Amino acid sequence: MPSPDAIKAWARLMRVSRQLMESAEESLKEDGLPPLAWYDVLHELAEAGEGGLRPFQLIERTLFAQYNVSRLLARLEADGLVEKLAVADDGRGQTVRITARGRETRRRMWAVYGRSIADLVGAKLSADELGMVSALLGRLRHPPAAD
Amino acid sequence: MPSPDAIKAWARLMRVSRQLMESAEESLKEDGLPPLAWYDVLHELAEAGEGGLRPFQLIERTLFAQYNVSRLLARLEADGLVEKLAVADDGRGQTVRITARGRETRRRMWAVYGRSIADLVGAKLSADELGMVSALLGRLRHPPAAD
DNA sequence: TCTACATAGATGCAACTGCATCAATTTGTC
DNA sequence: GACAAATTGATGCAGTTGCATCTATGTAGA
Repeated sequence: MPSPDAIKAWARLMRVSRQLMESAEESLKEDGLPPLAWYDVLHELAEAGEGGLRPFQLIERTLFAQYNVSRLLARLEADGLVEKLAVADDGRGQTVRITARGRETRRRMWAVYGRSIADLVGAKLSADELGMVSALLGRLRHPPAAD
Repeated sequence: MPSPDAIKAWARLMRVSRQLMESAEESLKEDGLPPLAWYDVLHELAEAGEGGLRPFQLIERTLFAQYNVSRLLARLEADGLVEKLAVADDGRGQTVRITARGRETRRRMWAVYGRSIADLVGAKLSADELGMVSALLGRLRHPPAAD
């Protein structure tokens, strides 16, 4: 039902993304660093700054499942990488803020993760080709984006 | 350390592939069908024909971890979708062959999975663009391939 | 205000994954 | 042939994920 072209593109997408992700994950593990999911959260929180983020905002940004974020934050808090603050105008919620220790961990993770990205993607394609990949994949998003 | 272009392409690759995979997985679940991993194995076994495949060959083809394949095959066997045969010239090993029931399940999965691929990828990009995606992603593989 | 409903986040339980290791067999070397 | 090393596949255990559900708080309508 899908064209052979579509099947091939799909297969490549699934295989290559899994392979690259596992490779990056492995590099982090070799250096005794936490998994990629932790980086995603620390990254979002670092960008958010002192104001922090509500868990549901993290869910929107990372696309992780709600229960996953809930437990991931519990682990990050247990490791002292983030702190949870009650939020004034909503008794249900909380604000999550990255700690100094969290920023330090993120920095050390980026040293390894960034190198993986550079090696696995940056070194394999030209700037033009990288732009083309971004643009094409952007059109597969939901909702699609062309930038 | 990686260029902004590389970071963006990486981020798109990770997000889009996860999003599409989850979408396809969800469609299967909605129809009461097994997860994608089952399809991958049934697909390889169907292509292999009557001769079947050794588990380690499945590992090479699917890139799943050894323990994962071992347990996945146990579940497939429990469901009667594959059968395990002792192999004559290697007392350690076994040959795994797809059953008629397995072929039927694969067929029903493809009806849903194929539609996902057509909708999520085939309908979003032209044939040329699909070819470009395949070619670019192929260069990210290890080892790289240009086809 | 009282009630129904929506939203934020946590959690018990079952299934699955990753890791390390195991047993069984084969292969290579002397 | 005997023994070390490699290969094939399975499995115990701990950690994680997915699902469903729960509690607590907020919002809207009569």
